[in-house]
Amino acid sequence: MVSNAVSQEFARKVTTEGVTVAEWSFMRALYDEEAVAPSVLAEKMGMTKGAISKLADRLLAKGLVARIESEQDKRAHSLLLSAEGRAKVPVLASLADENDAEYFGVLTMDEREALDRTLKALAARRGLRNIPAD
Amino acid sequence: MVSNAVSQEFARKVTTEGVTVAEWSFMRALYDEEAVAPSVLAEKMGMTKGAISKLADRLLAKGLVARIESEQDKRAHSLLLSAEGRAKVPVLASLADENDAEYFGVLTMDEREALDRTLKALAARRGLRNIPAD
DNA sequence: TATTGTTATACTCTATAACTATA
DNA sequence: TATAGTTATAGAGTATAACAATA
Repeated sequence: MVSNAVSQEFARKVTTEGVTVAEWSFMRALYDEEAVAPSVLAEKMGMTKGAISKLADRLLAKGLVARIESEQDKRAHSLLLSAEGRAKVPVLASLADENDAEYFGVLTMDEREALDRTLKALAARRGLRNIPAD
Repeated sequence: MVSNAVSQEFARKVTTEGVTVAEWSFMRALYDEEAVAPSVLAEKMGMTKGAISKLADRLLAKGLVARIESEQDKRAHSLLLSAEGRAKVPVLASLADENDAEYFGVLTMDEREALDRTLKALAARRGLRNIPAD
């Protein structure tokens, strides 16, 4: 219930910025790097290359992502954030923070810290690493 | 990440029983009651009546849900679990328990209790009540 | 008119698998 | 052949809005 409520509300918030949650995840994954091959992104996000291809199409159409062709390998290319896309990431990140603050604000500081610690321990012990797309 | 991992794994598990997570939520919502009007179910599950209608169609086709027509109001009907559907709920519930045990089993008893307590407090303070469908 | 449900339409998310171009 | 991506197809999940039947 908690996770659903938090992410539904976040979805509503990012929509006002013209992107979906999956698109945000995609952009966030690109933010850490210069340019990334679709196949690498698929691995990083735990999605198929078909799904990445479709998401990339939409983000290219929105002008938030750009692509550069590989010169060594004519099949390959890399994806990167456009200037506009890169500028948008902190805005979306602050929506995420705001959303978290809003939801978890009803907890005491101790509760928040305990929750944070426990979830991080869980993720570490289970080796979770995929960026959630929804 | 945690929530995504848990629910993706659960989705995989229920699929082996021939239902989707949304269908499971629907069945779970019916389990507490005799027969429920689609409109009431929509309210309870936080979905539109159109979405309920579509889900109900699938569950009727699978024989897990049945409907009874209202005699007072010829527009209305109620939905209820079929015998097969009712028998399936505990099976699916045990998959959910198994899944939770599997995921949260890497936590100590203290960590699990703290997590449980905090999430329940959060849900209570935020007045969350919708059954998550995904 | 108002209400109960259904249906039409649309979009996102995602997978699988077939396909194209290149290596 | 093998690999990088794209595309075709499909189905789930869901919303909005138009609609039919009945109240």
